[in-house]
Amino acid sequence: MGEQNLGDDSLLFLTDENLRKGIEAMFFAYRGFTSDPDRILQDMDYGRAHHRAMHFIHRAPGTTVGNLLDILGVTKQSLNRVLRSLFEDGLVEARVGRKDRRERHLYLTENGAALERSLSDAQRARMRAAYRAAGPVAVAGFRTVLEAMMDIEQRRQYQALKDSGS
Amino acid sequence: MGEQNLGDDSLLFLTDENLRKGIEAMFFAYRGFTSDPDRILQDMDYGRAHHRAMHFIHRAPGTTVGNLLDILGVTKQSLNRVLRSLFEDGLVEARVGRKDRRERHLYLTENGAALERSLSDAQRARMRAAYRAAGPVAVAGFRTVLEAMMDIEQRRQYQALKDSGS
DNA sequence: TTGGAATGTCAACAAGGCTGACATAACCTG
DNA sequence: CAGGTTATGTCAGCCTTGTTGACATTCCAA
Repeated sequence: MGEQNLGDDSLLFLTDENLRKGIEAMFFAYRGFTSDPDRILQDMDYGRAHHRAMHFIHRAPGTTVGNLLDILGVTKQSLNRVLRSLFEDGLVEARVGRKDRRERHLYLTENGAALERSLSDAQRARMRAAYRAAGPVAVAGFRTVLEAMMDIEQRRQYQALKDSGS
Repeated sequence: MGEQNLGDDSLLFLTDENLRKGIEAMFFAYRGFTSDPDRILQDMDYGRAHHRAMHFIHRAPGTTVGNLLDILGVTKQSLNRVLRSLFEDGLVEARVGRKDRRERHLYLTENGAALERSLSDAQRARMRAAYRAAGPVAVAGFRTVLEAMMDIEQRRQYQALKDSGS
């Protein structure tokens, strides 16, 4: 498995040791990444799944249930449980599609937008601090490696969102 | 770290838009990151929690239960459920501490090491492909940003492991 | 008009978190 | 030595969030 069989050390960054560091960095960093919104949500009746749904509804207002299913990669039963509670609490609303009336287009209500904002503010604050500490070159590398780590399908979803910038 | 707050647009990488891209990249990449081991484990009676335990026991053979609790950040009840099944299936063994006989020192058995290796091979293969595609500069930035994203306590854990390289 | 697509819903289950309470053994300190 | 603390294990119960399978409704499109 050890990848360093060259004359020079140009592939030295591919050692198992370095790969392992990357794996552990992902593990610990993801914990930090989710911890702030988790902390905010733990008192309410919501969890990480609600956060994710609201995030992507915020990102792509009017998205359909099916589209959200693709992005989140869960079953419709799982998503539906989450959406139902968001409907009931008036954080998300569904409008019947005009063109195709089977589709439900999802939007955040004012309250939903407010909660989403508070979660996203917390998450962005951490990300901003990390970016600032690391600098622009590191940030570019960060995103490059993450993109390369995605499955093709996930990368497609990511790119589609990425290029629809606000 | 890279603190460039100059007069011009050197802080353009800190826009909300760029932070959002980083957040979404973390989400999609983490899915990819865990998917290969998850796929291997789904047929067995194990899950991601077993993988994590075996990973860190492999990394630090002889580690104690308490130490593992700190690293994984879960409750002892949760960890114990995982460890019990690993003991029963002969993948992990616990040896009573010589100095302090209350402590249990954890080791992978041969079978445990074999399973850990197959999981870690799969995960490393993805990481290696991503590293290779991104290049050494990007990889350095990747790790820098992830480290900056961790909580202090998590970063401490990470550093301690990092510097005990094989 | 009929098949398939988009959605919702019910029921049951599993993994893996959590809390609280209690037990045991071993260490340590006065 | 007694008593308090530490490290670990365990029982019971709960929650979130994922899963499958089955079935109903509505509606588009050929």
